[in-house]
Amino acid sequence: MIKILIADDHNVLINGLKLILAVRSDFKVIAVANNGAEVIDFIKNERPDVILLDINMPVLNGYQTLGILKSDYPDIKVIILSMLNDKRNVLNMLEAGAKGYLFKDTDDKHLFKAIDCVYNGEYYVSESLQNILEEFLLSNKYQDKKNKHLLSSRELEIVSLIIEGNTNAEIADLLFLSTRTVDTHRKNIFYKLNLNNTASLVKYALENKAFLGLQ
Amino acid sequence: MIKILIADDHNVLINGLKLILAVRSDFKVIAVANNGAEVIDFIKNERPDVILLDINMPVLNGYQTLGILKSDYPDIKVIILSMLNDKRNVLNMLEAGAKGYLFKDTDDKHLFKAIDCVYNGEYYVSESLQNILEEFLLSNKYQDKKNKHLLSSRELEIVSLIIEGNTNAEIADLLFLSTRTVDTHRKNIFYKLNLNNTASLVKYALENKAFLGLQ
DNA sequence: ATTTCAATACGCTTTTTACGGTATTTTTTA
DNA sequence: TAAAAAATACCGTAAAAAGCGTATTGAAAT
Repeated sequence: MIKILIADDHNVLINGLKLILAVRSDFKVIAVANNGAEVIDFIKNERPDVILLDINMPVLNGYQTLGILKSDYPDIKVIILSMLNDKRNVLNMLEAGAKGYLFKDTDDKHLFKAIDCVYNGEYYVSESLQNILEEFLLSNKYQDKKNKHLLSSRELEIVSLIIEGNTNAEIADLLFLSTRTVDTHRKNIFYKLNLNNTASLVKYALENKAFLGLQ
Repeated sequence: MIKILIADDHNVLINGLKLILAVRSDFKVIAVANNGAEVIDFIKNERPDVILLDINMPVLNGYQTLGILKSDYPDIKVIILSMLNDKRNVLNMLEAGAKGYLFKDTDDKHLFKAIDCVYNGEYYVSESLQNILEEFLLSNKYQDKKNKHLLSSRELEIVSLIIEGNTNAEIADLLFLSTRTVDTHRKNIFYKLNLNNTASLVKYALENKAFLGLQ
């Protein structure tokens, strides 16, 4: 009996998943959660074998939740259920300790296979993501999964204000800083993320919210 | 018997929805589609009463599909199943002719209710969106649903290049234009969308891809 | 046939961003 | 406790974007 926890803020998806998983008599959905905090709460009492984890959730998102799970409950296998097949996102989650990554084109058969695989200690990702998994397994990140945060909290604060359309002067006002300071932060953010203008920063940030720890 | 078509590129969600809807014996899912083009194809042969439509789909997205449905098959009721509770998005879809808008926090009960409502000619939106529906019903858009495109195709082309991180000079190179022309387009885009800098444009564009006709 | 709109392009000014630094203080971590 | 990282701030210059315009051409709509 494989004990499963589903974490997603989309209730229709949760209910659907429960019905799909019910087909397999050796699967048992022992709980559902609408955000990461509920996941962490639940596993204090009872341990699932596999967690199906959405990335974009309120309160505590999938990336943050995965971080906690990996440090406190390293034996629980996590499969990411994501809307994004963005390469960077897949790598981020694998590096953070996910054992599976399913894209939205997954059908029931592959979902079952993914759960079976990760339960047996193997990795499993959607077919369209196989090359990314291989790249990950060959990389050094596979060995030393040092999930240090790329951006500092101050930098994240500034990124979110940039996203909201604020100029450096406005950000400086809001945070009681000099515009030079905000400028320096912006430079450092670009350097760390290997970007070179505001447009690409906003796009990157919106597509990697969970990973960056935004919102 | 209410005939239902489900259009979503997320197979897990589709399969889940089918199982959920199977509870109601007066519902019949007569088809599923992974994109808008499949929807249009299917209804040439057979007419559903209600379509559950996702916004972000490849090939032909929900907004585009809704446009075609409204002009060619105005009697088919469309319920948007969306991940976004962004106010602007909800209004856009209502203005485009959607009769329902369900956010991801919807449970089975509300899904059933939505289908019953729109089948009987009423509007139905998730509870958290009630005020937006009211605003829509009071607005003039409710009367004259003139869905003229906000941005021209040239402007859309430029928006997508801006999103990709290109400067005006780079865009000018790519499109064989003067930077002055690109600059003018940029200004007109800002004017039309009521925005004032690149960061807010990128955010707006990424959050309104379907509506703008991007990607 | 005339008005409207889209696409093109230019002029000028100001603001903002980008990129190259340096440097001090505080906090964190090894 | 020493070293590293984060947060702060400044200096200067160049590039880019933003905010005012105007104007021509061609296509589309009325």
